[in-house]
Amino acid sequence: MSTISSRVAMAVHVLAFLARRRGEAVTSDTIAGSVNTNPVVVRRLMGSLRNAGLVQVQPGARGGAQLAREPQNITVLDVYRAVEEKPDLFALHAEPRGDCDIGGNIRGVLRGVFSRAHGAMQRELGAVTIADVFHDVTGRSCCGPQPAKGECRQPAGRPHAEA
Amino acid sequence: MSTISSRVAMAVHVLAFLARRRGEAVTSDTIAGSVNTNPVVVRRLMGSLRNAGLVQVQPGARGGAQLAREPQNITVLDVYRAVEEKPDLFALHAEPRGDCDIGGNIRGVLRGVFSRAHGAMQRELGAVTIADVFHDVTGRSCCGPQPAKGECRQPAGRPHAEA
DNA sequence: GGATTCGCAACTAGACTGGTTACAGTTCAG
DNA sequence: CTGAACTGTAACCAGTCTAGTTGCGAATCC
Repeated sequence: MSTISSRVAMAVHVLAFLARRRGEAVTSDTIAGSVNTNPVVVRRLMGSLRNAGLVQVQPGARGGAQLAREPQNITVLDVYRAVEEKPDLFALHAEPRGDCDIGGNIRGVLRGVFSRAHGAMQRELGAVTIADVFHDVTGRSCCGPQPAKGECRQPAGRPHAEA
Repeated sequence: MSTISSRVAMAVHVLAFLARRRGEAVTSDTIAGSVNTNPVVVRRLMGSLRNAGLVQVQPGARGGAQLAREPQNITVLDVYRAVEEKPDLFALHAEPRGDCDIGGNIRGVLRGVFSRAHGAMQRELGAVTIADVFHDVTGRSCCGPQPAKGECRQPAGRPHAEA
């Protein structure tokens, strides 16, 4: 049942959005509009991304956030680590009781198995960059022509392709 | 923060314990004693493992659970799928708003990325069997000499090696 | 028939998530 | 220098998940 929180998905969305508005300072209000959430939620995310060195944020009037690195130098693994900072993916159960030889070292063994699984997952996330995501989403290269400032809406008529 | 629940860890412990008591029907009370939890928690787990065809459970007096397959034919992936039946590891955020081209297909793209990561993790879990775990925990082969019935406590004096 | 055991429903406390309001601090424009 | 536009953060909330616990009916064996 338990899933990894949607913070990772939201954060990737945020960074892809910032990649699209390269060079501008984008407000949490604007971003929240695209991600369809509350500006405070975006600012909370932005705090984690800032701590991880993925974005720069400027407070005050005309402030906002922008990418701190090239989109091709930010992987989804970076994002995962920035916003989901737990060291272990799998929880272990309580310390086994008694002197049974199963309980004696089961947690050590499981730690190894789970760590390898977590590592394999992270390796896959590390192979995808924000530039990749941007390209797959828009069909455009990440460094292509910038849209006119503020222009985000499509010419209308193109229905969204949803998987 | 969110982790995969300790059900997977507990279930692997349970199956390793059953591997040790091959051929016997072990009660939820006995298992709970080793795993250090409540018998009802064990029975809940056992329900999932039974549905997945990993154990056989007999109700009534002198009942209990035993493995339904050879330990080398049960992988940790089987256990994961049995007790943690969510289809997706990563949660997606709410449907993006507006006609922004980022929001248009971000969820489809993320679904692909996350699905590959989840697949890599499962591949790793599928490479480890209960027999492997049993061997790594006890230092003995899974089909080695059975301990005397009920004997689980060590001669005492051997401190637990804890990773 | 009585003892043993599972299956399951119901309830609990604790944690986490995402949303919301509120407010202090920072920055810029005029 | 004042006001508007921002961020940062604390506080609170409802919803969900987790693991534990109690209680009881049903199955099974002696």
